[in-house]
Amino acid sequence: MTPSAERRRELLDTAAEVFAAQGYNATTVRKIADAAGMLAGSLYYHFDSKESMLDEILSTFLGELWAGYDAVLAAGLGPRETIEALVTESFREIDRHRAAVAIYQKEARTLSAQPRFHYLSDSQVKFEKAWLGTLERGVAAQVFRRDLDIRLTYRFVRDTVWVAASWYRPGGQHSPEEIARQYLSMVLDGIAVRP
Amino acid sequence: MTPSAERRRELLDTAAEVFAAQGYNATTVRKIADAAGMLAGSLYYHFDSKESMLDEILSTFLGELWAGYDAVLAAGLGPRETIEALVTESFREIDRHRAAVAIYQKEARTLSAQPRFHYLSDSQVKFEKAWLGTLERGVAAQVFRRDLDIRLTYRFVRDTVWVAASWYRPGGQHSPEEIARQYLSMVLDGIAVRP
DNA sequence: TAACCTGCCAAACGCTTGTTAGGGAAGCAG
DNA sequence: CTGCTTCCCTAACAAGCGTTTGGCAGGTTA
Repeated sequence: MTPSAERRRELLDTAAEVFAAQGYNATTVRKIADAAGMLAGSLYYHFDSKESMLDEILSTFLGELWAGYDAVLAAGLGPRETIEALVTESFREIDRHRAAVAIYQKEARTLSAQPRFHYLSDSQVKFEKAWLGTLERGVAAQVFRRDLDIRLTYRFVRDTVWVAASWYRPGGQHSPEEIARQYLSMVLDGIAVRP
Repeated sequence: MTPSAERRRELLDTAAEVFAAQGYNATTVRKIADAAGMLAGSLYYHFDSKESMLDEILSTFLGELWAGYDAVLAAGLGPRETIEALVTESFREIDRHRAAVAIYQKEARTLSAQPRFHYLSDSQVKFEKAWLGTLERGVAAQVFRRDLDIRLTYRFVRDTVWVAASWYRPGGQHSPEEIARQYLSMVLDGIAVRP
């Protein structure tokens, strides 16, 4: 990686942290510059605008996310194993891109209205196709219960996985894999003791 | 209700909708005024500041939420029935205060740092005590599995319930009670078919 | 040494923000 | 009719916003 590309990534990382902590709109370029140890105007040597920083943060994250997801989906696993792999992969992404995930969670809905961020909508459609398709496959294969509303289940599963970014801290008590294991155990088998 | 109090509530409702749709910081008082059919300055006849609108929206919501929760907690139900009642009550609150819940979700973490909004932290502590306590009671009574990390379970349950505010639309396909039923079925019994 | 590129600073720009001050129309009270 | 209150408008304010411009130190190239 060239030194300038390295510096760029460094600045984007600090920007992502500030965006995640304060929200995109509440974050001023002066705050980002403070956190990076420079003045506001100096950021414009590296980036076109505040918005393009956000853009680069989100698109980089989504790129890596889909690399992982596509690998899982191409592996030809059964429905239950696919769900397990997707959840585990998701928590790994949260571990690696905590700030980006938190930003995505908070801002995606508003941003996707803008043409520049329309790829967020595309990603969400693809996302829904992957998860909902797997759940449907599981119901057809009698691996998942058929008496549950599948769209509702999808929403619950999706949301819980990703909101974890709001409380997860890398290097904490639980590894991403351990969190995935616990979460899968709850969603797949329930928290109630079986009679 | 006096006519002026009525008008006040009306304005707060439209403000809450705009806050929920665009985020608090991205919402200008001019946008709120537009939605209310008046000019920006005119809002200050009714309210001290933009912040005090937010304050009143959130504290009103939390007041009603805790009225419902306290009733449930005082009913002396068993652990499983308490969880069921709390979840159902939560979805009812989402039905009645969708905008306020969405705002709370997005802004609570940042706001609770301000002294003015410290009651958000208090509420969160009380909230955790109620849910975590009930889960612990259930584990002790062998109603809930003891092999799951209870704090992790609490976070998952809490998050999934409240993020529902981001996609729920009143008057939609599912009633709050139906959503609660489906959600409880998933969390308590799991989505996997039992062998 | 001379020319050049890189990475930042200093200072300002036009614009939007939340908020305020004064006024005026409508309705009700005396 | 007169005076008062309610509710909004007009017009402006200072502060803060994202962004631009010009320059300057230090290392690299020739």
